[in-house]
Amino acid sequence: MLALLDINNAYVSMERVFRPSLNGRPVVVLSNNDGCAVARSDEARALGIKMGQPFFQFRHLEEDAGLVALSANFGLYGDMSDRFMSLAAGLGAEQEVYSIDETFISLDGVRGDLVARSRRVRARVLQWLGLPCSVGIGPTKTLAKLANHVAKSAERKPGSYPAEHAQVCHLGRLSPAGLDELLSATPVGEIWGVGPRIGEQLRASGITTASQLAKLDANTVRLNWSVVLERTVRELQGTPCISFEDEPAPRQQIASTRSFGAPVRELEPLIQAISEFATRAAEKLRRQRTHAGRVMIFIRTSPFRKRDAQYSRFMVVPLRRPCADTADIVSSAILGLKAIFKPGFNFAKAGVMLMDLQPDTGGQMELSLEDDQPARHRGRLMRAVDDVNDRFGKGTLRIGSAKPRQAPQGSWETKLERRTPAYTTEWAAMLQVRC
DNA sequence: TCTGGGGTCCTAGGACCC
DNA sequence: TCTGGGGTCCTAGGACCC
Repeated sequence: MLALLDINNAYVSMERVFRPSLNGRPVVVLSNNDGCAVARSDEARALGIKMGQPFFQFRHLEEDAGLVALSANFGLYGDMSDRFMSLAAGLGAEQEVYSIDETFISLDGVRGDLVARSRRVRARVLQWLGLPCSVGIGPTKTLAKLANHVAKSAERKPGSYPAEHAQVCHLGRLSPAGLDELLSATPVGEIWGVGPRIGEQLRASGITTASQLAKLDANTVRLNWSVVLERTVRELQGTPCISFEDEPAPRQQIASTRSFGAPVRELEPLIQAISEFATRAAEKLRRQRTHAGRVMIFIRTSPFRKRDAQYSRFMVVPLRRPCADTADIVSSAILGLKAIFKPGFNFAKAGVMLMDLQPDTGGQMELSLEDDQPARHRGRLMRAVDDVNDRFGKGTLRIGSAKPRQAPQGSWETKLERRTPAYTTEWAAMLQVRC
């Protein structure tokens, strides 16, 4: 058996911990640039705000309905997530951290009443962290996900499922008929792995519920759709096809991309932006002890500005040898940028991706024909830079082509006009309690 | 006026090899 | 005149996830 624990309305709930006055009010958390909704409270959902909806379309609700819209504060969310994960780990022996607000727990070997145990963990998360979460239990990941959906809906949408499943739902202890009853009440689009496209195709074939999908023949599904959907069907039938990952698989690529706060037309600010993105990506690369073989950079205009001339190009630049060196990666990225830049466009977004990742140990030995700084010296330099930046703040030491620290805010930089304080990761932002 | 960021996996088709 | 079969690797595009 597997459990899936998931924080309800994660980002909004995390903000509410530090601002209880937000309880009961419609609240959304916005993506970078205050672009669109990435988390909604139940009250915001009730106002009709959709996941991913652009902010400008519902901005009027601030005035009309008391909506509170906040800029994303990922420093806060990451820290709260760490605390949640360590409490959730108490539910079973093994943990897979699936995303910032979700974790699978293997219940193999756990004795006793799983539902009662889950309720205790849930209560602890609520009392210690102030975060509401839901627990779904099932024999496969897809069924645990579905159970989690049932647990959430039963609590928040009375009538959608029997109330006994609220907060914690254990599919493993239902009779086949009882399980099918829940699957029949679940729209096919709610199933993990069924997105908008496949959902549309399934509905067009008359398959509208999880129960109907689970009753299809898996081999037929592979022929008519794909092996991906076949796995989903088998998982719904109780056969595990998606394995439990005890430790995270090494990343295959690392990206740092941003939409700009305002359109950018010149090369110089693009160089600044790309330098910054490449620096961030190289830092991530070193943190996970890998080297990259190639650097990809892209720039593009906004597809939403229909009247603008459109331009979108990318270029892959091989590194002379795999490395995690900020200077090498930045200069390769700028080389690529200069090759694809064309004046006369309103650029809206750019990014750097690092590819062909490999462990930073056991690299190929190189016969150095030119008098290049040996790689190990560059490695020590990068460690020193990381140490300084960890201790004195991000960007204390930076590459020359990036924006000087004291320079005025560049137009390309992200807009975060509604950012909340970093309550748990900055001394100055810590809340004070008067007794 | 204003529309996020960071990932994964699968498939089809082409180039190339013996 | 008649020109195979089996395999790998790479890339682009599509679908999905949170």
